[in-house]
Amino acid sequence: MPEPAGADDGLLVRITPRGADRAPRAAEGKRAAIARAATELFLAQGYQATSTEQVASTAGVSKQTVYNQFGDKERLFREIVLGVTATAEAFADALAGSMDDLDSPAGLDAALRALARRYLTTVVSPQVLALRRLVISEATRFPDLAAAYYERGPARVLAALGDLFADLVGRGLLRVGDPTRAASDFAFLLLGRVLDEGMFRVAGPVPTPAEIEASADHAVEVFLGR
Amino acid sequence: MPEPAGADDGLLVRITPRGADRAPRAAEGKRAAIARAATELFLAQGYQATSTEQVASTAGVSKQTVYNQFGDKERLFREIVLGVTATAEAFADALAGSMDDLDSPAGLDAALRALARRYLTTVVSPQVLALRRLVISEATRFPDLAAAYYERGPARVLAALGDLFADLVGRGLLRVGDPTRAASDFAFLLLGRVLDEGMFRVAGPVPTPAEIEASADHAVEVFLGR
DNA sequence: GTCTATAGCAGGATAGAC
DNA sequence: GTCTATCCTGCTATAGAC
Repeated sequence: MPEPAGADDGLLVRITPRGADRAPRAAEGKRAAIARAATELFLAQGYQATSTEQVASTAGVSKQTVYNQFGDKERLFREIVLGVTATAEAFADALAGSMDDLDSPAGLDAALRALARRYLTTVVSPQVLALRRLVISEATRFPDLAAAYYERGPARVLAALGDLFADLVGRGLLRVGDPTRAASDFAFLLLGRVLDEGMFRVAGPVPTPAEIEASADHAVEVFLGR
Repeated sequence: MPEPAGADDGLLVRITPRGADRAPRAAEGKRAAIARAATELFLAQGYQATSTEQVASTAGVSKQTVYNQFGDKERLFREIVLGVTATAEAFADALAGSMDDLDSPAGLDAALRALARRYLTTVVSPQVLALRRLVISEATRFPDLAAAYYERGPARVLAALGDLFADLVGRGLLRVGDPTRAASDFAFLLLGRVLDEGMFRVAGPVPTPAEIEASADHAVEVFLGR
């Protein structure tokens, strides 16, 4: 049976491999459309303020299809939140290998500044801040989900940074006592203020590249001992 | 008319001045009881999960009395949140005057460590973390309230710390370029990690005094340049 | 001013036709 | 598997007796 004419909910249909035997195209497309709609709505409005009916109509399906695909609202929410943390994993991997080609202590300063800019730019994005707010909002109701998010997201990135610092220490490029603690110091010197403000100033202005550069340079300067 | 026997909701009645003509004692007592119950329930469960009926029964009054006293649920919530920030004001004032008797640079290190311990102890308390979580949870629904909380709470304390640092610089006890930025650096070096973890690990273990002391000492050490 | 009772409504979840 | 129609619970807010 062909798609009804006039429907423009087929954006993600191409993800489905051609000619797959199980999981017909239409089903995968609808599941993906529901996930996209739910992600958008949860991030913008929160868990409670988003109704399953709203998710269904935004995705262009009926409410019952949402329940068929995801069971109930809570499972839909969990799948959305943990799905988004996959991007944090990719970011942590990118950080970990970002100084492989550094071979002299002289280049450390510039390399750290570049890393700081990337790190800060990622964290201050409205999407990341909205996700943090969303998870914190439901931390009382779903404590295990909040803990899982923290492990896969912020803690994973911090650990990658700690590994990177330990590697730099081993290669004689950086001198710190405890690389793990140094990573934490560096991260919050860099991110603490914007993360704090970002939680309370909803839809506030995103820092300009110039502001990000200045903040990153300042954090590196303080971290390396003024 | 005397208080009914067996009622133990009169804890805050003494706040009412004796013999006040307007605002009879009973009314003030009930209003305070409602405020206490609402504070407790909002902090523990959040805004949406707390019903006005629950507030009424916890306070020992009827639902209608809650509406008579506070108008509606939203106004009750706003009054609770902004009321709690009064304690932040007191804390900021205490910080500001905490180094008035310091007169030699040699004592700076110890004085900063003491300040750091008090600051950290206050911020990691379950009440403060719960309040942060509560305000962030409703930041999308009540953006102006979240901004007001931030101004009266965290930002006010940061500003007081900046003033203190500026004063220390003026008296030749501390050398930093920009006292405001230095205050921010110091604060997030000290608080960043526990604040971040505290948002996601609900009902997690409160740091012991020994852990707080170690964190405070470390932050001061890094801040003063290792 | 306070209580009991209730209106009015929204949202999660399901039943049954196709 | 999907859609339409519906049930039922729980919540905010109000009306009316005292």
